[in-house]
Amino acid sequence: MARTTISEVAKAAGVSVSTVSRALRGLDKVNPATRKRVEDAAEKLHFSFSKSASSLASGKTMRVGVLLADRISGWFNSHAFEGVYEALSVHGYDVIPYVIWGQDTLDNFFQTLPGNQNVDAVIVFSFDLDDAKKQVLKELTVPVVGLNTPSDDGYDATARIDDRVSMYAPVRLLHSLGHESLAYVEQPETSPFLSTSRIRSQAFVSASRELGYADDKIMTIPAIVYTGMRSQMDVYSGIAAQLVGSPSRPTGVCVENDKVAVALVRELVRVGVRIPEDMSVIGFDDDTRAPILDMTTVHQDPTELGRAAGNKTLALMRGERLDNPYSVVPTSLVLRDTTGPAPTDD
Amino acid sequence: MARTTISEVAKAAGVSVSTVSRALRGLDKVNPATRKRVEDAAEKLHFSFSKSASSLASGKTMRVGVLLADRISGWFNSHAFEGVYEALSVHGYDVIPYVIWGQDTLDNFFQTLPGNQNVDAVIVFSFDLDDAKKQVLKELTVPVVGLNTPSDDGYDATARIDDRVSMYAPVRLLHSLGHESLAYVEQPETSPFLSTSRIRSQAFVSASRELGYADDKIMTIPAIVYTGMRSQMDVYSGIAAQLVGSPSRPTGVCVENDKVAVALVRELVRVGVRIPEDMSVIGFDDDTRAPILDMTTVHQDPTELGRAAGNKTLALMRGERLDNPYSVVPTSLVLRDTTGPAPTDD
DNA sequence: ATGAAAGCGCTAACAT
DNA sequence: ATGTTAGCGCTTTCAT
Repeated sequence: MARTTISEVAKAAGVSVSTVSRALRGLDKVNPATRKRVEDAAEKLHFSFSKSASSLASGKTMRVGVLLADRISGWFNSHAFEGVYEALSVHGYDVIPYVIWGQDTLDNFFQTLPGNQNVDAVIVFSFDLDDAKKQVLKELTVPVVGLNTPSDDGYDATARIDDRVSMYAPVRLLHSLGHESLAYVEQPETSPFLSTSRIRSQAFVSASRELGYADDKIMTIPAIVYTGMRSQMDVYSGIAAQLVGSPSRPTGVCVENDKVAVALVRELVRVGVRIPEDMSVIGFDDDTRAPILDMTTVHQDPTELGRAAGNKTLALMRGERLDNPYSVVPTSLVLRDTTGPAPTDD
Repeated sequence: MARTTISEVAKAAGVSVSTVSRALRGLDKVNPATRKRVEDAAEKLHFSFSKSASSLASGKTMRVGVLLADRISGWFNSHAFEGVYEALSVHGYDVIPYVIWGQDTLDNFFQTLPGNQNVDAVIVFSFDLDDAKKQVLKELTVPVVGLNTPSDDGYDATARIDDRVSMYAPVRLLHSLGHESLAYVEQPETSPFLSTSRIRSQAFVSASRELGYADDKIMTIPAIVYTGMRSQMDVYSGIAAQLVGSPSRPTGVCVENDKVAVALVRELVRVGVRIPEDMSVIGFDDDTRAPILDMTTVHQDPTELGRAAGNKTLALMRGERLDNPYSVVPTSLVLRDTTGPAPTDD
């Protein structure tokens, strides 16, 4: 199918190129008969618009970029991306992922995308951006919307869950179940740009304090970067060891996300810890893994978040003013079988 | 950051636009001193190329489209997409997903993408395309590569697993474990374009026959489209009922993929079937769910498949001739805890 | 090594 | 309702 241009269609239909343009884009002020002739000619010649040419001439690219702080195959990202796609693709937009692996890809992104209308908008997923980058985003002439960004600052709109509030529910549950010593486990290896890690662990600590836990009853296992040396399993057995061996003997554990929680529960069970009799574990996400282990977790819906972000983006690209640009999607605690009353001392 | 154009940079650097173009693209025949001046000017003005303008002038879009028969959030698709992205993004290509939901999106895709160089290549995931569509693909002037397509026909290159061969391993295992009656479960609700469903179930049947099973010892539970009325759980309890209630009393079950296998195992356990004492179950994929249930399954690596497809695409776009355009990535049977010897009759 | 000029295939006034 | 015209911001011969 050799590239057919609009002028060939015009010739075939016996009209001018502008008429072809109008007819094919469904604009008004085109005689129905003419339109029909044009459409037939286009069909016969297998014509389709060159997006580049349209973009160049119109100034709209019909593309939106999605900035990811982490792999697109992860549960959250793939679903959120899908939500964005659902909202935008039906309106003819291409949705292009840009995965940021490290400082170089970040710099590269900020260098090549911004200036010249290369996208009509950018959506930023769960990013922890420093002020310099935020400044760059602010200076972009296209809408910038955030999805689960740590704050609304610097974004024309955001859709997010409240990580802080969301972490209170599981801590409150553990407290009401009588657990006297708590622990929080961060995802072992994580992207430097991911914002959730930091926020959730901070929220865990403040929630615990507010509920009256002394600092020596609040343990945190941070996201040490295990430098590839150790296998996945070693990582989790290390965490399990810290949990079991800690002088504070935590019996209630919150985990940054279900992926890590599931691996941890399996490891704990392997070394003889009974869940929930000896230890209660609560995840975060309610991803596909959580129900398999009947794990208590905090439910969130990334697809919905993606749709929300996509729709806001759409409105912004149309020049509309949003009456509620910064929206928060609620999460909910899902009670399942990895939580129970604190073990009684013998 | 207002759009800066190449001519503004030219002016600022005191050179012509063509020199700017050469300098910034790292072409040869540019005086180092001149290049430096141009780069400085570009930097100061926050210049970046307009992709649309570059595309239009050069004829290369630096974009490749990925055709998906199903949601991008699924385990296979998200990982395969990631593999493609890894291979192509480092070379400056944008990777754009196109999800095909139904006949209309399919038609729309084939209508808007093809003709005018809107992408430099297209990669097709697990698609069952009719001859007409294949013909359209063939007529595309850009490379078309398949990833887990049912055949190599119509593609300039493909990377895939051999679904047929892959299905033989689990059937052989069940046979060697003494199971005398087998069953195969297709994914309940599936896309009409997904090719794997059909192929795997056919392979299951022929593998079983070759191993000597009579047709009344080979049961297949097809992908009936449960029309939204029933809940997910009802679907699986229906399947479990068919399995348990069948006159052929199958004790060895192969399932189209782990997602379905996991749900099925849980349902079977719920109704009192012991796995693997009463029934052996084998999945397909070895996705994130399989290890959680210690499920025996057929392992495949979609990310690797994606990388392979991406690299072939890259070579093709460069005009290179592949010496091995159609490659098959092996799968492997992973033995875990959902399989065991056939139950002895009492 | 650098510049001039001719498009790439469209859209968007502006005419008519 | 339709045609004319002037770009959009680049790349690419072709000169020099």
